[in-house]
Amino acid sequence: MSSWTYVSAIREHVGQEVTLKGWLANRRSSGKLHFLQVRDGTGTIQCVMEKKIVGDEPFDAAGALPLESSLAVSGTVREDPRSPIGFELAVTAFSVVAPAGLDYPIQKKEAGTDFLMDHRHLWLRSRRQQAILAVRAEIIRAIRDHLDSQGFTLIDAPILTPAACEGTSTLFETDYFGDKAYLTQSGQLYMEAAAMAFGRVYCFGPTFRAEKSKTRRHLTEFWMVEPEMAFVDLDGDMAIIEDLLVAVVARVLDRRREELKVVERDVSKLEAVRKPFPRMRYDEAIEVLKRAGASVEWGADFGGDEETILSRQHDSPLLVHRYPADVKAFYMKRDPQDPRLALAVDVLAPEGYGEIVGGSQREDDLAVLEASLERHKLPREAFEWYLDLRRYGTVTHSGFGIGIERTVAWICGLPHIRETIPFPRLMSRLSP
RNA sequence: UCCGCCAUAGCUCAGUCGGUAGAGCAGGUGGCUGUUAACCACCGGGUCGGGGGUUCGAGUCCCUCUGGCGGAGCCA
Repeated sequence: MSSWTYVSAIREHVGQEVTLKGWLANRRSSGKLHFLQVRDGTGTIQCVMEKKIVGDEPFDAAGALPLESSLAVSGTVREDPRSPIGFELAVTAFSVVAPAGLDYPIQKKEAGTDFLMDHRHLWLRSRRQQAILAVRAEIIRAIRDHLDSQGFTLIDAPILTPAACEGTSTLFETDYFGDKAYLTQSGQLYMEAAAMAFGRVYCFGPTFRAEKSKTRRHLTEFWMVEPEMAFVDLDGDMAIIEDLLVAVVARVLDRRREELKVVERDVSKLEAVRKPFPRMRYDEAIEVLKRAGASVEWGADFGGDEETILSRQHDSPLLVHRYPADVKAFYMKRDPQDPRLALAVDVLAPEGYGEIVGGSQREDDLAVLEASLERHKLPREAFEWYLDLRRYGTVTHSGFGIGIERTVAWICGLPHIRETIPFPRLMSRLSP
């Protein structure tokens, strides 16, 4: 058998005899011709099989082979203007690795999302799902490359935690040798400790929320990158967020154009993303919303509708900062200019995608933080280690969390977050 | 937890005024030498989500349960 190659490398083998290994994605037949669409993970190529070349028996076997069977196919690579990828394979021989059953559940015609999600393990084979997950992988790689190049150290945060990090969301509880443990909802507090050791750090891992959210923006298990920087204030935090998002968008545009095309993303919307991002104080955002006719009052957090109104007004992500402290977490530092406000920032992605990043400058004063814990009715004992960070050389510091799935949804232009993760966990879905 | 919508063939759906359960795709058989979700002919395929009610008669109307979807709240 000739040498094994991948569809992605096919252009380097024009005129040569090669072997491809993959799955039968589709077949069209025309009498003594078979058009076999063979998918190998790097692409799909049409393999043209002529009866008079391969012989009756192999030809009939290929004609009867169920879709999604695994196979190896050998032939000569030739250019053909009719091919979507510019090349096809003139088959000389083929062999079945393992035939698929005749009842492959996913059809060529469209199906409902719930049905497809029940067969997520097979749905991943589709071109569109592969494109989305390839963009996801590229986004993650871009985030890590960018942070690594900016002097950040990757520090892994624990997933099992003894208590609520923020004391707000509902947590998944699990038994821990007779004690209660919870699945993490944020690695941030641990990153603050690490920032006092390494200066600039980030964690990347899964996050869990037991909220009974049934919306297009929520998962019960999602992935978050959480950078934390010592000696950085809110303005510095916003500049780092901005640079990160610019780097991510540029990377995807540079390396994943094909995939964006598959998901039919209007890339001009992504090309319009550039520094400086618009910045808006919470106070201004309230005014903008009121002028737009929204019924919001100062002091409330924004809902999905408000985020949509604000984000649609800009081409680049919008940084909304200095929220009322009462709607924000206990660890956020008060604005010295206006103690009603927290030095917090939310980043709203354009086109109505809404919040993809949340960040803040952290409270670095021991006494103020102690009072905040009390006001939020949090158990002080569980936070003693966290208070130590303010006892031993406290410094101005800031950080943020970026939601991977929401970022993927925005960059791919998807209406729902559930296709941005290989195996989504929703309130109503724990399998496959 | 609350509000709204949906549930009919393996899949996507239609089903009028309450009157014998339909189509396309998928599957099977045959045909076709350039197909692009190929096409053509023929064939098999139903607990109309469960339960109850109204009616001579319910896929259709009413009640209820279950499941799903979308949104609110909460958040990335």
